[in-house]
Amino acid sequence: MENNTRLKLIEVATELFALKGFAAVSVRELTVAAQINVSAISYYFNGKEGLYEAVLIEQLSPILQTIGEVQKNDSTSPVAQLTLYANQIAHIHALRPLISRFIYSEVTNPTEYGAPIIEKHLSQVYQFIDATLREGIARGYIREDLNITYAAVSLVGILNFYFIAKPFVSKLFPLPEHADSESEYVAHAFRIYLHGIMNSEA
Amino acid sequence: MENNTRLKLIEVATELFALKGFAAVSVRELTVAAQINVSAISYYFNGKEGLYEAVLIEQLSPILQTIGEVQKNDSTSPVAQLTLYANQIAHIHALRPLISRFIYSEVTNPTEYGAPIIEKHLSQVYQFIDATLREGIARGYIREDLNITYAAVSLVGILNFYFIAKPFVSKLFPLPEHADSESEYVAHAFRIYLHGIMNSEA
DNA sequence: GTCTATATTGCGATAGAC
DNA sequence: GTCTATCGCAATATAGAC
Repeated sequence: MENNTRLKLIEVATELFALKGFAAVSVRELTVAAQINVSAISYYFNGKEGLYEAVLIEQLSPILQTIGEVQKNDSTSPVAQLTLYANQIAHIHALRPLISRFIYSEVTNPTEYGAPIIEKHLSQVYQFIDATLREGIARGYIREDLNITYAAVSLVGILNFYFIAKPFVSKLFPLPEHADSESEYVAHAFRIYLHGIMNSEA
Repeated sequence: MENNTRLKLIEVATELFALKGFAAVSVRELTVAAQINVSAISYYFNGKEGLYEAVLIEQLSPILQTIGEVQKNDSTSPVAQLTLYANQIAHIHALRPLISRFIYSEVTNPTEYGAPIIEKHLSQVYQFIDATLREGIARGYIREDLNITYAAVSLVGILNFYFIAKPFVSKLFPLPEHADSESEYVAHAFRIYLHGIMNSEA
C-alpha cells in the first residue's frame, strides 16, 4: 500500500480538525494519532495548511454534486425541487457527519486557505435556493410577501442547525439515536418551513 | 482611570477572539492591539484563558436575563411567549453583535473553560422553548404531530442562523444594512416558523 | 517513502525593577 | 499598576541518512 500514509493522515486530520479546529491541532498530535512520521505531512501535503485544505475539499465535495443533481430536475415544480434539496441535505450529513463542523468553523473563524473553498460551495447553494424561491413565488405556490434573502437564510438555518447543535443538544435532551434521525429531523423541519411559506394548503 | 487597561483588554480580546478563535489569537497580538504590556493579561486575568473566560461571561450575560424576563410573563399564551422570545433574540444580537461567533465557535470547537459557561446558558434556552411548545400543544394552539425536540432546534436554528451567516451571505447578496435589520429578519423568520407549527389560522 | 536530528521561530508566563 | 528581560517550552518545517 503506497499511499496508505496519505489516507491515514487525511482520516486522522479530518477528525482532529473537526473536533478542535485548525489552529488548536498541532502536527505532532496528528502524526502521533496517525502513527506516522512528522515529515510525512510536508512530504504529502506540503505542510499543515495543505493537509487542512485537502481535508476541507474532500469534506465539501458532496455539496456541488448535490446542487448539480437537484438542478437537473428543473422541469418539476419549485416546491418539489426544494423538497429534493432538503432530502439531499440529510444525505450529505449522513455521508459527511463532520461537514457542519468545518463549515461553521470556517464561517465563524475563517482561515485564509479555507475561506475561498467554503465561499465557492456555499454561494452555489444560496443561488439555487434564491432562484427556486423566486420561481415558486412567480408560479403562485409561495407567499408573495416573503423577503427572498431572509427566506433563503431561514431555510438553510432550519435545515442545517440541527447538525451543529446535535452533540450539544443530546447532552440536554436524549435525542433519537436510530440510523435515520438525520432525515427524520430534516423532514420535520422542512415541513414546518414549507407550511410557513406556502400560499395556501391542500 | 485605574482599570482602563482591564477594559481595553476586554474590548480588544472580544473582537480578536470572535474573529479568529481562542487558539489562533496570541497574547502578544492582544497586547499590541490594546497598546498595553504583556504582563497585564496575567495581572488582571491570570492568563489568556482567564481573559477568554471573562469575555465569554460578559458576552453571554444577556441570555439568562432575557429568559428570566420572558418567563415572568407566563400568564400570557404560549404563542405570545414564543413571540416575546423571538423579539428578545433580536435584542440580544443588537446588544452583542459578536455573540453568535462565540457560541458557534464553542459549540463546534469547545474549549475546556468555555464549555461549562455555554452549557449553562443554552440549557436554559432549550428548557424554556421545550416547556412552552408543550404547553402550546396542550392548549391546542400548536399541531400535535410535532416532535418537540426537533421543533425546538428548528426554532433556535431559524432565528439565530442569520447572525452567523450574515457576514458571509452579505458577500453574496446585498443584505439590508439599515439599523434594525436584525429584528426585521427575526420577525420574518419567526412568522414562517409560527405559521408552520400552528394548528389553524385566524 | 520513511526516518532522526535539528534549525528556527513563536508561544505563554513571570521575576524583579520601577 | 506597569515595565523589561528572559525562561522554558512547543510549534512547524526540513536537511540529510537510510
